[in-house]
Amino acid sequence: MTQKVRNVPRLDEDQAISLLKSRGISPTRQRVQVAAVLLARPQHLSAEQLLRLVNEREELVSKATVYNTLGLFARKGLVREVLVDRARVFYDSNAGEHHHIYDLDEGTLTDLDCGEIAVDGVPRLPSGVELDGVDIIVRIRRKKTRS
Amino acid sequence: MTQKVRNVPRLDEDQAISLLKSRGISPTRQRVQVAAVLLARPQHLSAEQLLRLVNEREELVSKATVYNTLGLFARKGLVREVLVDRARVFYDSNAGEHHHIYDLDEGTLTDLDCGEIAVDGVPRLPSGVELDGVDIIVRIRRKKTRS
DNA sequence: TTGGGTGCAAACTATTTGCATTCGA
DNA sequence: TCGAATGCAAATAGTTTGCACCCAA
Repeated sequence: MTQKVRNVPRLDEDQAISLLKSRGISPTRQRVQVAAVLLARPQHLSAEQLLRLVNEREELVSKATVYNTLGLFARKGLVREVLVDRARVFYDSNAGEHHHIYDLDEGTLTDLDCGEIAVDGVPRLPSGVELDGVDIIVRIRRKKTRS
Repeated sequence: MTQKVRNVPRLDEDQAISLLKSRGISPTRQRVQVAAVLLARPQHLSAEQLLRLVNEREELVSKATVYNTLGLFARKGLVREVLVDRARVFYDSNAGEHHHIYDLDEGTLTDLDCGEIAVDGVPRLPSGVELDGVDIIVRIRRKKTRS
């Protein structure tokens, strides 16, 4: 048995395809590849990380297509964009209601499920406007002896 | 009386200088200009907007210095960075505890004071780590008849 | 005087776009 | 078949950096 390089977990194609269809996204080859990696488990990936993972073994999807595809997925509600760092957008494979802890030193995101945190009073909105969503970001950093 | 072009409100220099000093920031000419505009009232400005406002009448501060200065102000806790839009960082002249409403269509930020919204349970943090802050962003958009 | 601060322009980098080609239905 | 999707490379734009000059203490 040859030494195995551990691969990224991927959904099998059929699962990925049905997830795409469930959101009305036509399942092209590249979209299926992107979805198979990103949606394989709850995770937060930047476009670039995802690009690398998808193309780990062979060049399957181009950079531009990864960006375009992620934008599409987010618009369709399949994934969620998380803006925590000016340097890059994270794509969260969990599009459901939940919030985040962002580790400033590590640059990593962790989920915070709704049981752990809750918003108290969502304000009355101006008319003609509707709620798109509420994001809560808890920022943490390494303890410092002295600031 | 000549037709007046309305100017941006600015703090007078002495006020700006003492605000800078209160945070241990040495009040150089450019920093005073930037502070005088940004801190004149509660507001949310991007670096570019601020650059334009500061240099409205005459070229007082360069672009690079505006960016560097805003970064410094944020590190010193004089202003707050607000990440809501991948396109740009907003600088909030109110560094105190409060949250935001972001209008996706307009691209505008509105304050939400702590009375109007509250976080319920801030989670226990891993040891060796401390809270940097909690951001809540309420995203709103124009009501659509059909998505 | 002298080290921090500044200005400028060039560098960087994530993301977007235009367009010819290819693909899926 | 034929419009939609893709790839590529070039364009964009916000932000950062390197470095020589300047100024306040």
